[in-house]
Amino acid sequence: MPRIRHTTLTCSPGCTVEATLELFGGKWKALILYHLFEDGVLRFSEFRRRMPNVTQRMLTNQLRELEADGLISRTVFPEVPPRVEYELTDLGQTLKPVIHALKTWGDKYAHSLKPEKE
Amino acid sequence: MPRIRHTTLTCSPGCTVEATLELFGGKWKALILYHLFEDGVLRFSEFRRRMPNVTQRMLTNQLRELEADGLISRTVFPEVPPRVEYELTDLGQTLKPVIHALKTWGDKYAHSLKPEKE
DNA sequence: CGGAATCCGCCACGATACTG
DNA sequence: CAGTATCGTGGCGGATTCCG
Repeated sequence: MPRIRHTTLTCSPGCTVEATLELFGGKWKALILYHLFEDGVLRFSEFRRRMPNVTQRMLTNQLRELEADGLISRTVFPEVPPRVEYELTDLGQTLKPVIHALKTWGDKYAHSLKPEKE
Repeated sequence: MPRIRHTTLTCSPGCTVEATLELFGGKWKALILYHLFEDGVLRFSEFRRRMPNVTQRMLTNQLRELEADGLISRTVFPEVPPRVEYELTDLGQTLKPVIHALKTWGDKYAHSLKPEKE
């Protein structure tokens, strides 16, 4: 994946495409959002199980950024052992069509891509 | 933006979201595609005018990757001075709903984002 | 359990030249 | 006009360790 963060507005108005992309420019953000759309509420450990290849550091990072952007909420339950739940905010919910479009396209055309070059 | 390239499949099947994102993981690819949807056919120099902040190097790069992924076509006219035109392939056209979703969301909600932290 | 802190490699991306 | 070629760098992202 490319680095998308901080794209320092590059285009004349009308190119809000970029702005949107910066939101899940994070390497795993789209995936996080996707799982939240699927499951509604997820704990940290549940994310880890669903995305085994992501390190804790990255997962924490991306979750924090999504939170800072107002797309997800983070609720800490003062228990022992601690429990933290993540869910989509109202703003986050509005991204559903976008993520859905990404997934729909992927399901349909992912296989028709040229073979990767590794 | 994040680096999206080569995300080495991270998720159990059903997460084609990622696969799709790798396509415009490139920092400027979404923008390129967007302009192609707007204008149909574009020359190299026209891209440059529409995206002033992108260096030639990056533009060439991203165009080449999009071509390699089969999303756009590149036509060279054997003239002097040289002319090169880019347009969407049939596969590329199928991305329209996706890019459209990105733009639609951006138009609606870009302003409601938390202020950037720089 | 859900992180925070630290160290570091690597390569995506940019700036600047040069070319057919 | 439409690129290549070369070089340098920031910061993304991984691995590991420690903490309440």
